[in-house]
Amino acid sequence: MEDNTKIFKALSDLNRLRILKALQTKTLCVCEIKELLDLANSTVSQHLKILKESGFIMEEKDGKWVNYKINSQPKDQRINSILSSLDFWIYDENLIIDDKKKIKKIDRNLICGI
Amino acid sequence: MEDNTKIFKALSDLNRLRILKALQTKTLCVCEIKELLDLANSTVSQHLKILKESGFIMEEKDGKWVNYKINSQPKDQRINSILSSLDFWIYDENLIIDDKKKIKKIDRNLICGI
DNA sequence: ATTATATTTCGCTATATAACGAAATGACAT
DNA sequence: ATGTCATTTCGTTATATAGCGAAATATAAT
Repeated sequence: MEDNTKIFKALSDLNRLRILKALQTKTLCVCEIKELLDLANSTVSQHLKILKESGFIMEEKDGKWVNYKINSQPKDQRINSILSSLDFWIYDENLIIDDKKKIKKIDRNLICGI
Repeated sequence: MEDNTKIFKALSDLNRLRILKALQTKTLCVCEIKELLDLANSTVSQHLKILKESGFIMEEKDGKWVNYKINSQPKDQRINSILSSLDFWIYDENLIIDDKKKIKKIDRNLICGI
């Protein structure tokens, strides 16, 4: 039996909610998310691990990049419910609205590895 | 704007999930819940405060007792969704199944104030 | 092979949370 | 008003979590 609290713990951190909402707009790599949230790479990587292991997101290797995206086939029906109406479960607070604007301007080739 | 993480934080602790599921069966006071979870009164009181302030439960004063019950009119639609299909959102893990058996035997007048 | 870049893992620190017991509060009964 | 019992608040401690930078790993390019 999976830990009953696991999926709620995954959603208990604002930065992870921001990541989920950002991934709703488009697939992102670690350093793009680092840029968006202004956190260390290692911190972003940890958050992504938690979201992945709880079933909210999936990764796709692409050469040296690792692309993260919303999990399209979650096994857990609760996650399916949340992901399919993410705007109901996670409000578009100001920070998240700003993130959406920022995402459009982020170009992986410009910001990563400078 | 309410804190986006608040309702998920409230659900991030197994003892609080046990309380919610127990209240599904019947209204309970602090010392009944204390007996069920085997925690200190003060700890139970803290958990109830968190569940109340996030909107999941409500209290009803009855003399020296304070009865806690599932919130029948939650303002937050997310809470409404969760409460109206609580068995979907919170699995009946062994501990919770045992709790349900225990609840039936708990008599406030026998266990409180000995 | 070596270098460069993206990511992850590791060790550490700071903050948040859960738990307790003791003291304070509220409500009824005497 | 005093005592009793249920509950809450407070102060403290232990554990969990978020954050960082440095080191390790993985892949691509030279």
